[in-house]
Amino acid sequence: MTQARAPRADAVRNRRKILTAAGEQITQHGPEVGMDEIAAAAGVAVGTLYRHFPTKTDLVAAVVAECVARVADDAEAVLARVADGARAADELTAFLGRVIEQSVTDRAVKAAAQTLGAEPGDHVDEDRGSNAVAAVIRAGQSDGDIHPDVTVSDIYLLFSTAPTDQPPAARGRWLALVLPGLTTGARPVGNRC
Amino acid sequence: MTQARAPRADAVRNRRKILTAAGEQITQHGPEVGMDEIAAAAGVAVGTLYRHFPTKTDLVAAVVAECVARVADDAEAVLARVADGARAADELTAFLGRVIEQSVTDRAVKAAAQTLGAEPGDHVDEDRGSNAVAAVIRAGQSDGDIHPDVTVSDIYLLFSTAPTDQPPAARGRWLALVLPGLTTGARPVGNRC
Amino acid sequence: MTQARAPRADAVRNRRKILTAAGEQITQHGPEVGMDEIAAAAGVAVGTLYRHFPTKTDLVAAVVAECVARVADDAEAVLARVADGARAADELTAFLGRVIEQSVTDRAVKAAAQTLGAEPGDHVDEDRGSNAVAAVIRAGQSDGDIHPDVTVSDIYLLFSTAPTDQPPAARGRWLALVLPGLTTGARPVGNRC
Amino acid sequence: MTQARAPRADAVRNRRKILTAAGEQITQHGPEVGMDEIAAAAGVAVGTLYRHFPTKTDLVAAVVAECVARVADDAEAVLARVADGARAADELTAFLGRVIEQSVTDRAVKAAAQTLGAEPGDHVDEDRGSNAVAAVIRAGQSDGDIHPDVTVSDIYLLFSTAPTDQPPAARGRWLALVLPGLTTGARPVGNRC
DNA sequence: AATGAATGAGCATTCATTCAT
DNA sequence: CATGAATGAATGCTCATTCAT
Repeated sequence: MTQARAPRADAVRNRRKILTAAGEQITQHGPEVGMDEIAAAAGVAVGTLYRHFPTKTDLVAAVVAECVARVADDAEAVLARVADGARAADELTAFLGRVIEQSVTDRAVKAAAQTLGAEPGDHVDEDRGSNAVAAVIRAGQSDGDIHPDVTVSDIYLLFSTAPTDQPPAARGRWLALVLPGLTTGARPVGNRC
Repeated sequence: MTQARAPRADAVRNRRKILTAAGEQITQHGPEVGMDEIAAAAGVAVGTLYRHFPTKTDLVAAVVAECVARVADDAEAVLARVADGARAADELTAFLGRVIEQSVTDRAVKAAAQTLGAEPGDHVDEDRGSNAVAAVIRAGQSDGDIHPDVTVSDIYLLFSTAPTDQPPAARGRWLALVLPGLTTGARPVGNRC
Repeated sequence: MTQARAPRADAVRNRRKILTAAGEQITQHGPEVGMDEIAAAAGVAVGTLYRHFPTKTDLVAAVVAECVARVADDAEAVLARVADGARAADELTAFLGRVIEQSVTDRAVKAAAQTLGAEPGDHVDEDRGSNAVAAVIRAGQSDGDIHPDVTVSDIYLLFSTAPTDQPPAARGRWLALVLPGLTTGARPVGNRC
Repeated sequence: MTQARAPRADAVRNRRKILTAAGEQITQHGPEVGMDEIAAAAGVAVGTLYRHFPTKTDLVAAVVAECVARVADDAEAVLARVADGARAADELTAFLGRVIEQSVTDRAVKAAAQTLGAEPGDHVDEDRGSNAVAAVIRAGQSDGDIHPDVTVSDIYLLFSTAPTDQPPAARGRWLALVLPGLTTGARPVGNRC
């Protein structure tokens, strides 16, 4: 298990440029941007792009994977704060809100993932996130703030249905509508809209 | 001289075949199905398809309009039952569930509508549905079963975010998670998943 | 050889409407107007149009034939005036100018004829025109005003190359440039442009 | 760092093949030849054709530009000979004849240019030609062989109306008819036809 | 390993023409 | 006879992907 044949310093740099550019392009113009456009935005030729990602689907999957990693980081930070004494239910709520806001930017990415049936390449980051969220949920349930039957799947389910393409007011209202299903706290009153 | 002078019985039949086929094709293969494919599925030539719908966007708009009309019919039926003494909150819940199930079929249609920026031609059916749902909500609020701040927009917001592409179990769970945001009743326990 | 089965009064009317409409449409929008458009302009259905002219080429040919007939009428009027004592060279010059101006309107028609390789159906009118022009030329040659080697073909050749799509100034200048090739008179000086 | 960094020897070759093929196809079948047909004639795929000329209009414009360049070259050669002592009026006449003959090949190209509203990209070649012709005209006028009011526009006007679609005999006759409008020399007698 | 030219199936749309009503 | 719905080949153009340089 030596490393995979190291010194492609520029190849690594290219991969980064491509992923960044792909994220931006897809976010801005939707998943139907051409590969040529992404390549141009990354400052490489299409050929190079295809060397790194043999298929458009693969590229999109990689972009999606990055999202997942970012969310996992957030989830682990949440868990750390909860371990430090923060209230789990509050943190989870805030987390939910944050992820939704992030998805707004990445809406097209989500669409892309669906459209192309992109599968996240490796599940490492997904698992990191899941484990952290699970721990937070357990903490909230111990506090009596989160319904005992709530699971990580529920959180994912809500993520995947967040109204990312709606105006901020609608997103806020949606969170208010959905929260009572998770927490035992008093129902917040009609967040605008 | 009242009729629109139309002995084109077969033209009407074709229009129906096209709308049906378009709904099916879009549902099954997403909004990027070719017009040729839709035409083939409808058993007509492309030209015929274009005679009835001058643009792909128009076709999709028509398909969407049908969905809306169906939902509006359902909403009015609900209202009728409520007027007949049925419990508004229960009816609303069932209605929500039914629409979600229906959307499963029409998920791609919804996507298509968004993708192509299709505008529903006339808003008559949309308004029919809205009015009926509003009346049902008011009834539920009088009963004390529906939260006083719930509006028709909330219902639409939930429709538009329903997990139509998830397995049935997930859809059921989603409904369970979302209901407490609408109704005052006891929270139902974890519908599987 | 009785007549061809007479009483289609409305059929005759339709034929006229179609020819007129076709002329207008082709003139205004060029020869690539659709048959549907022509039919609509004529106030009939395409089917009717096709009953009268089995092919688009045929329609165009008929429109062209009408042009030819108009020119032939003009030529015969010219001949009549010459027989009445008018100066043949002057009349011919004016005739040339008139036909060119007329072609301006019918430019698209000319293009259509070329594009579709339309053949004038019967040559009756063509011959009428030719005979009249020939007689006028002979008269002018007797006067010594028209070069002895000028023929009807020359006139046709010039017709067919008139700059119908140029501004009036250019058309005038063209006539001035071309006239010395026909007449023996003093060369007119640079008609603008 | 002077060159445009271009080792695409084959791309250049393809561009040439495409231009040649396009010229031929348009000449033979008119401007409505399909892009596919042109591509096939050039021995490349449509995509390649579109890489070189993003639009049919662009292709046609390029083909037309080549014509213009060829004529400009001819005009400059004429001017050179005149400067060397050749008789300007004779050279101009011969030039006119040559261009007409060349236009025979490019007749459809001209039509195509009109049809598609193709604009010659840069006017460099057009100006080269104009300047050379203007100088030749001036020389002929000094000799007293060309009418003093003749301008470059006149030459262009005649070019644009040359009977390129007529048989050779007609083209010769046309030249004979038109020449007296330009030159002061004795009128040539009826060149056949 | 990077480049970018080439490929070609695919797409939405048009239109002359046919034929059932 | 007229109508207009149906046909389907054709068109200009796009874009994921391959491959010679």
